[in-house]
Amino acid sequence: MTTTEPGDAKRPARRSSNPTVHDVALEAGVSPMTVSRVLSGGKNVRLEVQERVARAVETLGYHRNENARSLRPGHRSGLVGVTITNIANPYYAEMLRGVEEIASAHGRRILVGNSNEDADLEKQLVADFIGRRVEGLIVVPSSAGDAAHLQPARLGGVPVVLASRAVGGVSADTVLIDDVEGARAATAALLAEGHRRVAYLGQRSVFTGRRRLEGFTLAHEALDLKPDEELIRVGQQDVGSAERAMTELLELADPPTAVFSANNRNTVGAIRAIVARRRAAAGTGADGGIDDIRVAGFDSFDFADIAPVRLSVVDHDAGDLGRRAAAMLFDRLEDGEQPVEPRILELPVTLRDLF
Amino acid sequence: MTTTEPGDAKRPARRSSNPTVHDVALEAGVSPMTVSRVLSGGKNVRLEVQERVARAVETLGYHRNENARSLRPGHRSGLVGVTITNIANPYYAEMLRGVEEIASAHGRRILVGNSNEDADLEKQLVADFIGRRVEGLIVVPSSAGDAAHLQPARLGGVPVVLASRAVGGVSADTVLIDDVEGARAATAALLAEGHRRVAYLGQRSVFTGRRRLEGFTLAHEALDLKPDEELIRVGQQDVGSAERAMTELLELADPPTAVFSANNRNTVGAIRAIVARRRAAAGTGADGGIDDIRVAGFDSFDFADIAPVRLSVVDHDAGDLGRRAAAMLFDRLEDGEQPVEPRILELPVTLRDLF
DNA sequence: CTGAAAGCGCTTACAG
DNA sequence: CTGAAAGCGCTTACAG
Repeated sequence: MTTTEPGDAKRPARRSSNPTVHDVALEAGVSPMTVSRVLSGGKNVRLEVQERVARAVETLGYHRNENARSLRPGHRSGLVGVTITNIANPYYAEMLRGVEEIASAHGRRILVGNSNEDADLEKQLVADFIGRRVEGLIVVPSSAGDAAHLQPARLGGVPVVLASRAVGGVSADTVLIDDVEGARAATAALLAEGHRRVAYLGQRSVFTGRRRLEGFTLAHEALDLKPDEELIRVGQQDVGSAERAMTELLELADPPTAVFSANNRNTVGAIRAIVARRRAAAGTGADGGIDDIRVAGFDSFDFADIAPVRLSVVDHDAGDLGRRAAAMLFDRLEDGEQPVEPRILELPVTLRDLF
Repeated sequence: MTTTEPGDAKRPARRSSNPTVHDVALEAGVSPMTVSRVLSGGKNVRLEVQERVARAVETLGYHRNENARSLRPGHRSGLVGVTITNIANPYYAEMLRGVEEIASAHGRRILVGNSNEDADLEKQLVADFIGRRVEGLIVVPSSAGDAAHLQPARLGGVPVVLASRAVGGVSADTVLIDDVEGARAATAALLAEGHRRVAYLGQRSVFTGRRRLEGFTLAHEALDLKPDEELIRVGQQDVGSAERAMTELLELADPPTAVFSANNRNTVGAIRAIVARRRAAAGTGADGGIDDIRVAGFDSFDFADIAPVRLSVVDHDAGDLGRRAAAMLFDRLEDGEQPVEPRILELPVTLRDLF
């Protein structure tokens, strides 16, 4: 008996990298085949041998290499790729959790990429994910730039579900929220209260922005009204620019008496502007009706219910959006023969008065 | 010339699965070796051949299989595993974006798992990630349960960085925020204003909760004061329970005149309770000093600056936490010979008055 | 500049 | 119940 360690005939000293089936086999005194069998449930292996292998796995800290495993024909990667325009957005974070929940329940893991609203980056992420053999993709598509990379034909058979936004020209499974109806209902509520100068704070270039502006317009048209173009402000990306836009509106000769904001950044910005104006007016005695100004906004947020204005929000469930998108994907993955036509799902929204 | 397709001697009709180097080689009329060379930059390949291969890649929609690639010795997976107690928490979402940013910059992708504050689930995620040969792990450790699975020895050489929380008994690289100092400074500010009955809303069982309570206590001790045990409320997990705890405090015979809340859920809950109380008192004329109540809380949130109370927040940069944790990890990955001792980084916090 | 051989870690038939 | 052979898709020496 020498001081050499077991297995050093074939392998150079102690390998610092991960142990393999071969190492486990050596340790347990069986063939790699038997180790593999034990790892896959132990069918047709003597109990005593199973235990020996289990002990070797434990001793060596062995973890089966999933990448090698998924290489074999018939095996899948167990991976789903998720691309989001901004993971830090609390709404998408909630959505991501919904996706993760369903993916986990189906035994899959998620690869996550932040596309930063950049179509080129999104394209790279998708290509990389396909290279890693994801079984499917869930994409919150960037609104800027070309979207040819999302064309099902370019994806080499990997199913994709678009979440939150559709993409012109790309026909793929899509989960949306009912932007048009939410915006319509919120605006209609303001009009029903008698407001006739209702401002719009939001987007026009983004998919959801267009749809929400459409709802805003529809509510007016239903009453044979036409929104004043002067009161429509688009392009605010963050709370700061939304606050400036709202301040400008409040300084108009004929200011709005109510505002519909198309997302929560715009809502928060609008409220900040109103509060600032109110504070400025507090000394002078002239408040110009600022105390009565009415706000309705798409999306909810922390604290919405104690906001210092009369506020309604169009609420919708981001987690549900994620769960539905993931469910749609697994539906495709598990149906052998899939219906060819892409499905579009519109999730309902709720208008809530928070006063 | 028959109607058979190219390559159908070896392969059964048209393979519906992904094309391989072999398929590309066939299409381009070269060997798989040459395809591989072109894919890796084209060194030592005639320009004309490079173009032929590029065209074949395009035609076939070929994506190099990264899983197969990473199998070769010397190759790495390009993957980092990230486990978070709750991905939907906006703070961790921001952190995740920081991690993704740095990982991307280093050419890595992230596998993300939600541990749901469950040590067993966390353990499974970590094991699965190691099976997928992640090069490293970033973990926001669950506070409940056993943490043996995070012990570096059990990780088979995969470096781990703990983020936001340390774990007793686990010595690994860790990035924290300066909880003690943040809580101390916030509490000290309240005491300096003359408040002598300062409540604490937070945790005691969670790592950060313990540290923040410690800061709260230190601030008192610095002035030879002792916090009143009756004013210390722990265990509120969400806004609702925090609101109830604060309501109870306000109903005490000798209520607090100020409150330090150890996280943003508790801060929001406290403010809700104060607003509710104020509304209830509005009719009666007796407000019991509710209008002067002072709040200082750990973490910021949307709208904090227009909250209807005198509020200070202990602000800290979640994105930075993520970036630092990732940077620490890549530091380990790139240093051939690593210092053995784990490093602990405490990120600074800022106390901001929002009134 | 190009290719045939070998092997990364695993598992599916196929033999015993 | 157990194992030797072959191959998943790729790339690193090694030959030409």
